[in-house]
Amino acid sequence: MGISRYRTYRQIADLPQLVGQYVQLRGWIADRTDKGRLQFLRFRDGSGFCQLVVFQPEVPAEVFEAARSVTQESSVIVGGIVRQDERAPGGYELQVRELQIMQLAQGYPITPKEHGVEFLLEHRHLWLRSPRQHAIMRVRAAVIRAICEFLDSNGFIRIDAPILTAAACEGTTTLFELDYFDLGKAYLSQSGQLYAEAAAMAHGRVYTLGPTFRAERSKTRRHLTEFWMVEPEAAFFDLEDDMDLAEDLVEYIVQYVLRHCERELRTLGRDLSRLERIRRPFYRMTYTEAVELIQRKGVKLHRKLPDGREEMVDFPWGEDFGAPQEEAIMEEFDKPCIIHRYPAAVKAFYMKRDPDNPELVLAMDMLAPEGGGEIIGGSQREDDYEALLQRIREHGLPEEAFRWYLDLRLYGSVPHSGFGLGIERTVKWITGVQHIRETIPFPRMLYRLVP
RNA sequence: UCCACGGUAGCUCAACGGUUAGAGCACCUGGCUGUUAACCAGGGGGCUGUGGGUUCGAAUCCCACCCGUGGAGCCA
Repeated sequence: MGISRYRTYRQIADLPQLVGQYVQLRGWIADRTDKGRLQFLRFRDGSGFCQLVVFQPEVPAEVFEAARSVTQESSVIVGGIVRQDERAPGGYELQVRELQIMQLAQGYPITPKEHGVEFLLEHRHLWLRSPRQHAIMRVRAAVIRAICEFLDSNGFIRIDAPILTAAACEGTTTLFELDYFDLGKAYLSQSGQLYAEAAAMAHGRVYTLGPTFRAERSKTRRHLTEFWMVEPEAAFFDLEDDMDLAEDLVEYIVQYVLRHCERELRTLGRDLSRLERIRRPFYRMTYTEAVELIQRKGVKLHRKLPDGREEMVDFPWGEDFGAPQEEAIMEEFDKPCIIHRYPAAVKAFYMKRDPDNPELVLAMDMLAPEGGGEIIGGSQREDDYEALLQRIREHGLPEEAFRWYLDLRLYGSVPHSGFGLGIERTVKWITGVQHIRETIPFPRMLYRLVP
């Protein structure tokens, strides 16, 4: 693809093909430094970053003066000759001949120096312009593109689930509540899965992609109150198929990002060899095997006693894994690991029991290496009407709200499976950033709703 | 929600209960033909989060509140 027919202008991304030519660019001054008669302006136009060089004898006095007076983040129209030069960051620079200031910015708060987290989050609307944030958002876009490309080309139909819902998908987690006209309370969706299951009975293979909400008062570098999830759901898939699909999808995402975002990953200082290694097959183990591994490694469980004191105990079979256990498991692996067949007691009501052991459900989680944590949670779904009804009652869920969901087991019920992949956690793992708040344009967290 | 830590210049941080609360960066002025977080010289910049208390004297000690950070639990 070349330059489009739109009345857009040449972009920094096009510079390698325009060496020696006169071009006009529109964008912003990211930073500047001057050496008397020679000035260097770091310039960005959205497509990337490049250096502008303004040398006094080569430009009219008013152009040199404009370059001298331009401030950080002022918007400009600039024209000049494209040059390839090893000394230029990125390899290309513009030898400026004309410079016109569109708007002179005053007192831009974010400098190229160090800033604290709080300050940067207060200025998220401006922070997005910084090279690192720019790179992360491009990787995020590539991750979503890879997901859609992979699923669309493998027979999955995108079906969008509602965001306003009448009841919980999983009774355990907290929901954001709001008033819905005369119908009482509505809730922001915490998962599109139940709707994906209905759609899978219509289309066979489907996926939902969109924001989900959890009103958990969790405060860690892995949590947002609003995050995006892709949830594939496929009729006739059993747990094995589900795990295969999860592996294929994650391999595709990582290799796609490597192919399309190498520059961004380098900007982020990511070790590319660690990502190149992400090829099938990944690792798999049962929950029971994982518990044995944890016990062998001597990782204890931090437990709170009724009187408020805390104690450290050997990890017992039947407990769900916390962050310390997941980290201990993933110390052993350089590729993602799927853990499957969890105790039914710690998992959601809709998961199918393991026919070989009724204490277990056919669930699976995928953990990413290098501190990536849990990026996928999925299962084969309960497809028997009576069994599902019993689970709903055991969990104390409002039966009426799940009427339509139970219907799916009355009219041509089939085995089916699916999973949810957290977009932000995946971006966090692939980019190697330390905190999930940098993987979404405007993070929503326990103590952050603005900007 | 629980545990720990923090709030001082626009930003990042110093300052034993004791002169007029300092430094680097940013900003402004001047100098420099290759800067990569340039460098050199000069300049302006403060209700020490809020309220109360202890004291001859509080940024510093005590109490409450507000705001934030890291982690736990829960989860993707």
